[in-house]
Amino acid sequence: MKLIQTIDAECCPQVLAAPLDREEADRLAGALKVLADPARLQLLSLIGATPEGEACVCNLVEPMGLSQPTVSHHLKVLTNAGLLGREQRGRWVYYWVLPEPIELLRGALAGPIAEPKPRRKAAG
Amino acid sequence: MKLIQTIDAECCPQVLAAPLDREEADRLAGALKVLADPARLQLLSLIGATPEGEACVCNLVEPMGLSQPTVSHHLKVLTNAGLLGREQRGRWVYYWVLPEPIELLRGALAGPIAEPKPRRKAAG
DNA sequence: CAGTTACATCGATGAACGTCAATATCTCTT
DNA sequence: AAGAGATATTGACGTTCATCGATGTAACTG
Repeated sequence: MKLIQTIDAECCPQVLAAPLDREEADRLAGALKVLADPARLQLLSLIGATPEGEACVCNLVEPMGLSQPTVSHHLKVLTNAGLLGREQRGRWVYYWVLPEPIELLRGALAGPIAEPKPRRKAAG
Repeated sequence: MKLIQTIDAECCPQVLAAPLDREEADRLAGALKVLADPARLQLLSLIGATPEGEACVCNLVEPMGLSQPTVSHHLKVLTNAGLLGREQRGRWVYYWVLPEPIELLRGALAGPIAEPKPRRKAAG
């Protein structure tokens, strides 16, 4: 299965609200796969933690401990998914975190209402 | 990287709150990988959407359109991660959704406070 | 106890993907 | 225009993993 191109409302129905068909499940899984990689999570956290809210590739390669092409690859995946903004300034390229798609994914994991259904072995 | 065994508080620091080190990123990515699969998402939604809040394997194989061993494999991954409860009753094995670990993952994707940092090219 | 049903495990296979070295592209400098 | 620096792309390689058929295991039935 290929990584999804863009994380938008289309790919983020609530998992526990109603049965997903195979196509919906494919889209949501693709969106989650973008996040389900340690290098990409670390990139998001590094960029999000900068005082300026952005970082250029040259500031990311060393703390990541990965080769420059690999960092570039992950930045592209995150950007294609809509998780990062990108702007070239002179020789440098800056990336920053776009919070909206992450919020959409959070919404997909939200519980339906509360706990309307009986549940066995629920702790407590 | 291997699939994580249990989704607990240990593996779910907020991504955008502070820079993750490689170990934290590995754990969180492992937890997200459990969800980042269409078959597992569909299983969660199917089980969660039953009136009883639970389902036996025999009621899942056909709607999933996958072989029984494959369904069994995914149920094991979800159960090991703590996302499903499991109980054998006679010849049948029932599974139900445990909401807590999903909430932990949602928390990891939550924004730090709101938008304290300057952000370029923010739509609007 | 032999047969049947429900589920789990094993072993094999193919596809997806994370990684790197080499190279290309683009920008600024001199 | 030639060189240097920053980033992107390409191609190759190894690992992970989703999937299946075959088989194992456990519970009920006759």
